[in-house]
Amino acid sequence: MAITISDVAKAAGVSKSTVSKVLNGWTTISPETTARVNKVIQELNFIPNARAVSFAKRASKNIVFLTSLGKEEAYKNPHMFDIMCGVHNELSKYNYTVTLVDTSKDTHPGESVEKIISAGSADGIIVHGSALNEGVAQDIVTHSFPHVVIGNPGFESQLCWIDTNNMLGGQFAAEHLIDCGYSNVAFIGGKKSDFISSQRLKGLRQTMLRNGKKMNIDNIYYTDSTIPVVMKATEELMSSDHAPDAIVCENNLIAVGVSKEMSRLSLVVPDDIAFLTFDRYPYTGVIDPVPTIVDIDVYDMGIQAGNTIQRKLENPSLLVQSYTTLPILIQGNTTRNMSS
Amino acid sequence: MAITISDVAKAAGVSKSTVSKVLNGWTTISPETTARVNKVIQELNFIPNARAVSFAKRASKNIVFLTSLGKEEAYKNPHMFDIMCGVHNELSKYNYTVTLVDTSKDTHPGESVEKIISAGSADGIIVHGSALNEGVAQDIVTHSFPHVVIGNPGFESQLCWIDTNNMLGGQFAAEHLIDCGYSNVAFIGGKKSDFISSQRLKGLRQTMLRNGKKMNIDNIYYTDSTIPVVMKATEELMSSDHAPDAIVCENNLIAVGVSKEMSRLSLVVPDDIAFLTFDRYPYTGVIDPVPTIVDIDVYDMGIQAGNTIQRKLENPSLLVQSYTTLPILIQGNTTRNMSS
DNA sequence: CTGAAAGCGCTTACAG
DNA sequence: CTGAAAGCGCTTACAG
Repeated sequence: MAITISDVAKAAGVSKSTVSKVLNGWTTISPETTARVNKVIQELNFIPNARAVSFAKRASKNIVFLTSLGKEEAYKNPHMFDIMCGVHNELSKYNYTVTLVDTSKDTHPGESVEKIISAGSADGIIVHGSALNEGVAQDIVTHSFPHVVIGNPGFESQLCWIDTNNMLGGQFAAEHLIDCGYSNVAFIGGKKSDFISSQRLKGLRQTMLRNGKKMNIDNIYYTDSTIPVVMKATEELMSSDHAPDAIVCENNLIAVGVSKEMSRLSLVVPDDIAFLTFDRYPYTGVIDPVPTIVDIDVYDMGIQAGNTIQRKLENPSLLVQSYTTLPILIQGNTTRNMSS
Repeated sequence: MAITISDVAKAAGVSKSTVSKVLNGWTTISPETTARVNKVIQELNFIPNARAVSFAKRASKNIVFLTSLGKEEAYKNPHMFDIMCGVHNELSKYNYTVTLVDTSKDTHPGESVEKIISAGSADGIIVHGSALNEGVAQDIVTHSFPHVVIGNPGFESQLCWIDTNNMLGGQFAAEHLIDCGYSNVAFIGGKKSDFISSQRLKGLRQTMLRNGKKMNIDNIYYTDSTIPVVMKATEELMSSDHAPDAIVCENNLIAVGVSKEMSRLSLVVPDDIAFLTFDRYPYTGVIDPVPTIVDIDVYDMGIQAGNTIQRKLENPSLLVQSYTTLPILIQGNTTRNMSS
């Protein structure tokens, strides 16, 4: 029923080999033959059977996006989809297909990866941080399976990974605030033990210090990122004798709390007090005023991951250990706009 | 290098056919042989080559999730990922793999689908509303390709689709408000021409009317769903002589505007005025107070889509034209809580 | 209950 | 520049 390479060969008066070569862009076929075969392909609307091609070429032209997926994933982690979009977009350029694989039901660490590698169902794998553990890392490394991990693994390994530089994010925040003329900057962070939060704070403090605007230790708060707690912290901060002229919020939820407290205190943003936050979320636009953001371009991280794995597949000797993307600043209405 | 069915056959002292039959659960193989073969499979850690299996079985065990994906997709449509998670979760139970395909770069409507069908790269397809057009519908129908569309197609076709009942959503909203004792209900909607918005309004009005609480026509607003416009509408509404005791917001952005205006007017929710909104988004929890919601369980729609296509694949004679999911009410703090 | 053999639809050395 | 043939690793009638 479906038309095959033999049909094309017959219609074009050549062998199957020749059709295959045309299909695969071999340069050893004469222009005339190539044209004739292509014409027949067009006419018959021939599209090679993907399963046969994979089988014969011993390659699937497929990349697995390995992640941990649960019922509430879309609400808990809106960034994941954005990363996926980037990965997909980049890989589709090179005719790779991307398949989602969930590790949350693995009965032992690495189960899914082992299956993928042994079954040969993918040529490479992109591992989202949520799916990474030492079992997975082990499997990937021992099989030298083409991969890219999204997010610093956080343990010793020979994995290839992509991440953003959070300390630099803190630095960007500081530089922007200094450029805008703020000098007494406060920080409201997540838990003190949170790695990303502490990296951001570190970059912020170092940069402020380097610019002669040492942060007051009492202007640094650690919270559980819940709105009431953040509002309380903000109130305390604003009524102290070391009240800041700008607040750096470590995440969007904190920014929501700060924004709320400001309106409760009838403080005008950014005239009375400025703030900025890290990361853009689907709800960032709902915060009032729309905040200035130091963003991680997670879509771009997806693009980079896709691009890296594609290059590795094309050139297996390519050695990339890690790739770090730069944060970007998105000017909002919660800090003075210097360009206007 | 990789171990094959021949290795297993040799090690178990049987033929390849027998190993294959064990692998595929044929009941014609003696328990003893089955056990012996399985033991060898275990020992050798044999996993069949997925590409060879697909090829031989003429089936990919893969379902394509067809959608339109752009750079800002994750921000514009947070629901899409939730649907995908549902689809993936359900299909993985039946050992189907799910592959993302983006139609946004198609040069003519249906290009991607045609490729999928001709190349045989998937056994079936789930079409997200954003990727549906008459070209796609045409291709699917003429090839009788197994499919499920998410969202009512909105045009005549023989497609199989899944959607939610938005009129019923409006009815649920009305019933909840009546149960809570509200009687003068207002509606702030999206554009008058928006199908979903008008369906919700229709269900709301009919139900209010049926309960003897006819809605005042002046309490029905159509907006562009931007916060300032919604705030203005809310102010007008609240200062009129027909001020409502409850407002139904057609979407989350409208709820944000209403919530803001209430706090500006120093009205206490839900004591002075109640409101509720449709749909849960990642940022719903950020609205203050946390709103009561009439939600579409899009994750469940994904599950249903996955389940339906799986059943169709297993039993091609199964005819399902459409499947409608019920909205659910999530009690928040913007309407009186009747259960407490 | 088991196995030999053909076949799935391509690709790719190899020969010419 | 082109083609015949082997092969990719399984599955599945069919015969026994």
